[in-house]
Amino acid sequence: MKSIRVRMAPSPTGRFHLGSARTALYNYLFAKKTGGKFILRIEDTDQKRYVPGAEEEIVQSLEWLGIPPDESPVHGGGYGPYRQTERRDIYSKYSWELVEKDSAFPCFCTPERLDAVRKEQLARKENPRYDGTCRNLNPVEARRRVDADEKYVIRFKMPKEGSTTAVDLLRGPITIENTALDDFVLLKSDGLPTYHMAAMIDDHLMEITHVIRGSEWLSTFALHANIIRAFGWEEPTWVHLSLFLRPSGKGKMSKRAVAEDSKDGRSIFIRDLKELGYTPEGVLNWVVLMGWGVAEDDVMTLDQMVERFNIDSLTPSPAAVNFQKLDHFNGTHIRLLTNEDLSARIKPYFTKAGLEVQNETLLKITPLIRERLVTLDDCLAFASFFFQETVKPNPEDLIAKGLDAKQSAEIVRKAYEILSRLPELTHAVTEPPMRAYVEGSGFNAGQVFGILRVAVTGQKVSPPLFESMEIIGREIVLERLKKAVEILEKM
RNA sequence: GCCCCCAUCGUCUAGCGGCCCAGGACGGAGCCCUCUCAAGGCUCAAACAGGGGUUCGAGUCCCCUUGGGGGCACCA
Repeated sequence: MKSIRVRMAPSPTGRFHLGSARTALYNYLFAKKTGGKFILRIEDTDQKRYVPGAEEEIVQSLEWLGIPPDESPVHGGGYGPYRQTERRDIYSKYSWELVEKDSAFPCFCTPERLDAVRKEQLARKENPRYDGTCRNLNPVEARRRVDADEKYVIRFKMPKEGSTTAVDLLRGPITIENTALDDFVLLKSDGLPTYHMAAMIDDHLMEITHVIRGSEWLSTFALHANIIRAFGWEEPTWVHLSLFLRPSGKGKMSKRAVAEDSKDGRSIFIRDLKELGYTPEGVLNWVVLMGWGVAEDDVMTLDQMVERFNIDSLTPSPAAVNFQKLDHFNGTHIRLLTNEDLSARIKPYFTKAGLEVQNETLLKITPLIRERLVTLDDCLAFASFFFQETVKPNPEDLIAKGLDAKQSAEIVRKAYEILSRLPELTHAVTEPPMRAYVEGSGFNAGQVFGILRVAVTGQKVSPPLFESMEIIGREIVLERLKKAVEILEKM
């Protein structure tokens, strides 16, 4: 049996987004599942739309997600080059081969004329298509004009009759009338191929067995099958993935649509997601389930995905992206990380915020905040106070609900008294006397601990009080309590 | 306009003719736990688009309607 080879073939004309990530993931999963190879090929044949840096973003995103290709422009491989502009001679050769076979023809029509024709057709409410001017040119004459350096493209000679049927793995046979297809351009006047041509040639040369791509290609699918058949090559298995819809479900996902439908902190770009504090595990788990379903146990690691993945159980219907679900998976995977791993991942956020963190302290804090994090950068909101010299509690927050400043001051003073008698403030020694105090004070735990929380951490929401005090240390805790009393006394 | 694809809770989905008065997950509601916020546990509400067939039997097969999406470039 032939070994499986799949590919992801993005063009470096835009950023690497969720759709790209999922296509890459499914390709990756299928390759790993079957012991095949996952190839990354850069389709940079459109020089006008070329975006510098786009290729780096693609490679880095795959790397970050943990689904790197086996072969690519940077990883190498035996089927290179993997950048189409570095393969330009190949395409010209094959295009002319098709001309020889009478399946393609050189066309000398100018873009201006074609444009005019299209407008006329549209005005007459006809379907815009190539009018066939050069289709039946005498081959000898055509060759002469090419040799005379006249500008030309090569077009596919689509059969005028009959229909083309090609099979999509998820949808079954799809038949399109040939009259509905056009004489598509295969080779552009700049000598570079269009996607239609380049992808088919490269897939053949790189021995791609399964083409797993977005369903925006479904409409030109028959053209692609025609090209392959004209060459007499073996067709790959076609798998057209479902499309991603904007969160509202009304229309295709795009940067703008997502911005309109969701709150801030959302992005469809993988690199942004990384910056926003999402984990590769969370993103992968989220993305893998849009277009594929498991009966239960939907929290999965990459290895489990590989194990359970089944290419023909993919869904053909479009899927609206749901960022709340991303948050859920991200939080879930954060909770699955070891303390060491999570510590290492959140450390950069503190550093970036200008806080100096000691690994040892961070390792003690991590278990306190892990189940509170949705994104990694949430660590700042929950744990910055551990690393700050002083905290600045909002005076209002130092007064517990139902109490006044005087009562609150009394509580902090009492706490200071109790805690200052203890040699060290470990959780085990601080909680019992504080609980005892609450018992006899007439105040409730929520009020007392609430005030102390604000006094010690400077914020109303924080990790558990006693554990936090232990990490902050006796000296600073007492100092902060004293400060709180001063604030309350001035109110 | 033409061509193509799709159709189960608000969303992602399980279901491949009887196991389904439809299961899971997110989100929502409620309760429990609780020093805040989370996490966790339990419970609830929530769907087979409509109409025709086929069949002893249809969410599952076929057709139509409707709805949604995509494509119609010397872009991918």
